[in-house]
Parts: sequence; C-alpha cells; structure tokens
Amino acid sequence: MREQPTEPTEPTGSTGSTEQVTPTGAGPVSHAIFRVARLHRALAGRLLRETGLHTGQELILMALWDHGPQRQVDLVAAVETDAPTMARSIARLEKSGLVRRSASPDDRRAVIVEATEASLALRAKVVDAWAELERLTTTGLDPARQAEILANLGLLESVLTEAGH
Amino acid sequence: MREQPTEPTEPTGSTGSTEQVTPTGAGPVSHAIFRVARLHRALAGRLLRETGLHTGQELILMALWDHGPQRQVDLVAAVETDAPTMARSIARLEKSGLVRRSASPDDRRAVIVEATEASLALRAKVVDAWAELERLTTTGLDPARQAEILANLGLLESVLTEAGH
DNA sequence: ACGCTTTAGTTGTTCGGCTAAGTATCCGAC
DNA sequence: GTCGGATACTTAGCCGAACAACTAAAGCGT
Repeated sequence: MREQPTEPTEPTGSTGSTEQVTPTGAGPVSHAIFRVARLHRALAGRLLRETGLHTGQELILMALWDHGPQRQVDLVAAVETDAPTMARSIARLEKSGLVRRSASPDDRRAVIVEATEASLALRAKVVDAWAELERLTTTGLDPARQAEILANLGLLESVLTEAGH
Repeated sequence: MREQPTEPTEPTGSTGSTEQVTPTGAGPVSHAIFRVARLHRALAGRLLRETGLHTGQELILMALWDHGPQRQVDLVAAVETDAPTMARSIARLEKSGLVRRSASPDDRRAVIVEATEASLALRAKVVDAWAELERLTTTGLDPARQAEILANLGLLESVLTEAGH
C-alpha cells in the first residue's frame, strides 16, 4: 500500500527563518504556494475594495485600458481565465457601467468589450492599488532578492504550464 | 522604508494607443504570484478530481487525519482560512460522509470535527495526489533551486502576513 | 449576581474559478 | 452547396474566498 511519506519533514536548512507546519508533512512547495497565494489575494482584495472592484475585475479593466476594445476571448487570454468566468465578470462590469459591449462587425459570434468613460475615473485608483500591492509585497526585500523571487516564480510558472499541458 | 525599486510607468493620457504598458505590468511580482497561484490551483484541482474532493477540502481532511478530532477553530488555523468558509466546507464534508461532528464536552459552543472511517479510503489517494502535485511543481528543479524557492516563498509569506495584519 | 467583552459557529450575499452543456457562427473538406 | 469540426459565447451548477450580521456560550470585572 501507499505508505505515508514521512520523509520531507525537514527538506534543507537553507535560510530557514520561516518554518511552517505542513499538514501530513507533504508538498512543502505546494503548501507554500497555497499560503502565499491566499495571503496575496486577500491583500489585493483589501486594497481594491476602496475602488469598488473585486479581485480579478481590475485585470480586465487594465487590459481594456491598455489595449483598447477587445473580444472576450482576447480578454480571456490576457487575464488568463476561462470563458464562463469572463462572461459573467463582463456582465457585472457592464451592469456597473464600467464596460460596454457591442457586436463585432467581422464576426457575428464575437462580442467587442470596451471600457466606458466612467471607468477612467477608476484607472488612477486601480493603478495606485496595484502599486501599493507590489510595494507591500516586496517590502523589506532588496532588489537582488526580488529578482531572485521573480525568476523563481517564472520558473514555477513554466513548470506548471508544462505540467498542465 | 518606502523604497520603490521599479517605478511603474504612468500611462499618462495616451488612451487608445498601443503603447507597451504591459497589462497589469505595474506589479511584476504580484502578477507572477497571481499566475503561479492560478496554475497551481488548477493543477491541484485536476489531480484531486479523481478523489471526488474539491480544492481545499483535502487540507481539512489531512489536518484531521494527522492530528485527530479538532474544533473547527483549530481547523481554521490549520488550513488558514476563515470561519464561514470552514463551516460550509465541514457541512459539505459531513453531507458526503467524510467527517462527523459532535458537541465538545468542555465548551458547549465548540464543535468537534472528526474524520470518519469512510474518509480513510481517500487518504492514500489524497496523499498520492499531493505527492504528484509536488512532483509536477518541482519537476526539473534541482534541490538547491527548490530550497531557494521555498525560502523565498516563506519570505513572501511573512512579508504578506506582516502587511495584512 | 450582573453586565461587558471575547470567542465559536452559523447564515446570507457577492464574487471568481471550474466543469458541463448548450447555442450560434465560422471555416475548411468534400 | 453541404456537412463536420472548430470557435465565441452563454447558462447553470458546484465550490472556496471574503465580508457582514447574527446566535450562543464562555470568560472576566465589578
């Protein structure tokens, strides 16, 4: 039978200043990703609250602000989510008056999404919130460490993308 | 303490142009965390699908398997979520017959949650899924790199915890 | 005893993430 | 042309995440 892997209780010494208890002592990297992601998401949500947006909506608006009107499928690719989530998010943003939808002249299946003028009032706040998020995320980390973290996250991303082929 | 290593390029007023203002590029680390988290979560969800569990439920079961019957508040601390989410997850697990709830003899407010015998049938699969998740997450990364990643994630976690006090 | 605060859980609501299923349209092969 | 597959989008349902508001019980000070 599958025995419990009691091996990775103490992977390495390294700069072990943050020893976290991992359930079943398994998957230290996975658990760490879980925890960081949840904390980061919570922090982002809190910073965005004063803009009235929810986590994820700001990514859609930023894509529209930066690259202009797009089809929903382009937005899906830009924020890396799925079509159903995008459809509902767009519907909510439309109901809030932040985006506008129109039929594509080229493709009758496609819907062109566009940021409204009203949304521009939020742009500064959103950019500010993201800058603050980044600042809080990297507080106390020297540039070398930040570069290292960024490289490692990029590495994880490519590995995970490969794994999820 | 207000070091801003990477000054985000302010979009100014060039609305509609195709200037390279990387979507959500204002926060490279934040954006990277977002992407890695989403990929990792998706991969975890896919691996857990064959166990019939949903992302997050396995953490609760793992805590119960490892540390025995606990109060819900202990589980909340163990998996680092909040009380409402835990209450609902426990209710769903109870309806699935994977956990059992009973009143605490010491504290009439508290609910003692306990894994059922039926849940033990899932344990091997869950442990296996987590091992596979960790394997896929760290494929091609040498131990030194893994330790570095782990240290950096721990660093991010402490920073984010500090920021979100 | 009496209040007040804290703690443990629950319920309601809104959101994103994901799957499954369905519709409408486009496009290439025949 | 017509057909089949691919594409764009929608809808419904389940789940966790987060906030607010509530009940109940415990702890504490007076």
